[in-house]
Amino acid sequence: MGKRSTGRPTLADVAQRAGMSKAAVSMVLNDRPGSRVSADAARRIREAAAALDYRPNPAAQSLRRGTTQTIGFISDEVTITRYASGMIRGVLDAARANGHIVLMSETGDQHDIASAARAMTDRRVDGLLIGLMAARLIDAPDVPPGLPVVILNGMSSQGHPCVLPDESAAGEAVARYLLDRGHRSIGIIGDLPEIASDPRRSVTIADRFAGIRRALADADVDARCVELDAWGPQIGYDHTHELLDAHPTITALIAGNDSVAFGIYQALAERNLKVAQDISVISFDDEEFAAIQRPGLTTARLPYEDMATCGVDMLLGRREPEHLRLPMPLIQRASVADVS
Amino acid sequence: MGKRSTGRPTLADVAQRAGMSKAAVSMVLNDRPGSRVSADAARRIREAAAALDYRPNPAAQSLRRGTTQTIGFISDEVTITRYASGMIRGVLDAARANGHIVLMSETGDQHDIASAARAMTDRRVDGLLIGLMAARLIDAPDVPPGLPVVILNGMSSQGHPCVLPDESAAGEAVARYLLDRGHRSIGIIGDLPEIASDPRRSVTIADRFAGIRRALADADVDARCVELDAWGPQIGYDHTHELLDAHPTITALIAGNDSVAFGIYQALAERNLKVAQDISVISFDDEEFAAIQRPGLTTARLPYEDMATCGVDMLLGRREPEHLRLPMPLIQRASVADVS
DNA sequence: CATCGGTGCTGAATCGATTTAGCAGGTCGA
DNA sequence: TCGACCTGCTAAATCGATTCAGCACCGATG
Repeated sequence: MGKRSTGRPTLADVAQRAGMSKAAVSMVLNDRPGSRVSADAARRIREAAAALDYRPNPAAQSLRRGTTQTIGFISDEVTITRYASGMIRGVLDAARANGHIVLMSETGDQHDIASAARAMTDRRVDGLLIGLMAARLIDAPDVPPGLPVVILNGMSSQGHPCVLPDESAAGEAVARYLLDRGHRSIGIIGDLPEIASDPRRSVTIADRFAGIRRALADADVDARCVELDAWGPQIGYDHTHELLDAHPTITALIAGNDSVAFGIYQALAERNLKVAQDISVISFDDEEFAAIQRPGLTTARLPYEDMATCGVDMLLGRREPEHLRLPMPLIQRASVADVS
Repeated sequence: MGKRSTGRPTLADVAQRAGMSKAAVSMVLNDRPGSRVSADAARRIREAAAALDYRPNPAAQSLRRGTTQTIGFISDEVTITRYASGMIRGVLDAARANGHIVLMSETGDQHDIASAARAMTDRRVDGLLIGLMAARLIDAPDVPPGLPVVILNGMSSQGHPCVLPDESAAGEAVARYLLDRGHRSIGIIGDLPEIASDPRRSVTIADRFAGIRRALADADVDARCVELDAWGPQIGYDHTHELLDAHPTITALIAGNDSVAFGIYQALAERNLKVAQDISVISFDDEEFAAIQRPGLTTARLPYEDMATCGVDMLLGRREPEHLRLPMPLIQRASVADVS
C-alpha cells in the first residue's frame, strides 16, 4: 500500500483511496485558489485524508517549496538563565501562532553564535532570531542572502532590525515615581560608566541612567550616585552600607537592577531599617525574586515576552522591520513609601 | 548551474565541478563503507565541496533517509520558569553532541501536550522528550509506533523510560548532614502529605520526606514536622513564626524546598535570629537565589542538567532505556552551623 | 458545423539527496 | 583463451509533495 519506511500515509495513499490523482489531492488539501475540482471530488478527498489521518511530510514539502516553516532561535545564555524565560515563551508562542516552530540553540561566545547560525541555515530555517542576555552590540553572523535576521535585546553592527527595551523612558519613570512620592534625598546604587560607554557591553545602561538623571534634573534634585563596574547582590550590599554611612538622610534608593536591590535589602535588614517604612527601594528588571521579596520590590520590568513577540512578527513579515523600543512597565509593589 | 530557489550549491553542483557523478559524491561525503572510489577522485570531490561550501539539504536527506536528526522537547512550563533552565541547557548540549538539534514547544495542560506531540511527530522528529516542572505521573501522548519517548523529571502511566532525581537518598543526606553537625532539635517545614500521596501531583515528594524520616529515625531523633498543602515563601514565613513560637529550642530547620527556605530567612530576620549562627537552615532544589541569600543556603540540588543529558542519551539509544534515578548533590554553603 | 472557451481532472517533471543495479575494463587462474 | 572476479564508476529509481502543461469533454457561438 505504498508505506515502506515510516508507516505513515502519504499523499498517494489518500489519492488512491479517494480515487483521484495526487495532483487533485494536493490542490484540495491546500485550498489552492483557481483549482477546479468538483465539490463531490473535494469531499471524497477530504474524507479520505481524514480517514487515513493523513499529515503531509514536512521534509517533502520543504524540499519542494523551499520553505521550512521553522525559525531558528539562538541565544547567548538567555536560555539558561533566569533572566529571560519570558523571551523563550514569547518566541515559542508567537511562532506557533504563525504556524512555525522553533529550533533552539544556545551558545557561549561570539564564535559559537556563528556556528549555531550555520547549523540553522544549513537546516534552511526561514528566519533567524538572535536573543541576547545583556543588551549589547554584536556582530551578527553572515547568513545566506534573503534570510531575515532580527536581534532581540541587542543590536548588530550590520544594523539588523532589532527590539530593545525603552530604558530611557523607564529610567525617567522610575525617578519620577520617587519624586512624585515626595522623595528628595535619593541615592543611586549602580551606574556603570565604563560598561555604559561601551556599546559592545551595553547599549541600554547609558539610557537607563540618562533617563533617571533627566527626571532628577527636571525636578532640580541632586542625587548621590555610586558608580560601579558590575552589578550583583554583594555589591549592592556593600555600597548600601557605605552610602548610608556617608549620607544618613537618604530616604530612597534606586538600584541599578534587581540583584543589586537584593543586596540592598540585605544591608538594610542588617541596619535594622525597614524597606519602604524607613527607606524606599526601587529598581529595574523585575526578575523572578522581585515579587517574593518582603516587601515586594517595585521595579521596571524588562519586557522580554513582548520583545520576543514583536521580533517574531518582524521576522515573519507581519510587522515592519525596524529598530523598535518597547516600554518597560513599572511594576508597583510595596517597596516605596509616600513621604510627601 | 542548477541553482534556482535557494541559491545554495547542491550535490549536483559538486558533482559537476569535480567531474564525477552525484552517486560518487554522495558516497565520498558520507564516508560510505565499502564504496570504491579512487583516492584521487575522492580528493577532487572534497575539494569541490569545500570550494563551493556545500552543505547537504536536510529536507532532501530526511526525505530519503526517513530520519530528521531532530528531537522534540515538550515541556509543561519548564521553559518558562526559573526552575529548569538547566534542563533546557542539558537537552540542547546533549542533542548537539549527538548531531541532533531540538524542536521546542511549551504547553500548559495535558491537552496541549498531546497537540504539541502531534505537531512534532508531524514533523517527523526522531524522538520525543517530555520535561515536567513538577515530578509527577502523566499520561504520555500516543505517538507513532517505534518513536522513542523519554520523560524527564516525571513518569508516564504507560511506563516510558524516565529520569528522576533520587529524592530518597537526598532526603536522607540532608537530615544526616544536620545530625552529623550535632543538631538534635530539628524542625521540618513543608511535608505535603496530600500531594505526596497522589502520584498525579508528585512522585518524588514522598521519597524526599521518607528519606528525611529514615535518617532521623536511625539517629533516634524526633523532629517537629509542619504539614502543608503547598510551598512558597509566604508559607515558609508564616510557619517559621508558628513553629518557633511553639518550640523555641529548635536549632535547625529543614525546608521543603528553597522557596520555603526563602520565607524562613525572612521570618528569622524579623525575629532577629541569624541564619546558621542562631538557627541552621537546609533545603532542597538549589534554585537560582539560593546562592545569593545571605548567608548562602545549603541545599540538595535538583540535577536538571544531568537528567536532560541522560534522557537524551536514552532517547538516542546511547544508554539503556530505564527508570533512572540521579543523585542530588548537596551544595554546601553557609546556612548550617556545627553545634556539636 | 467547425471552433472557441471553460470545466474537471491527470501525467509527468521537479525539489536534492541516497542507493541499487549494473556497465566497462582490467587481472588472474585454469 | 575463456570465464570469474574485482575495481571504479554511473544511470536511474526513489523518498513525498507541488505544479505545470495539457487532455477530454461539453455547451455555446458565429
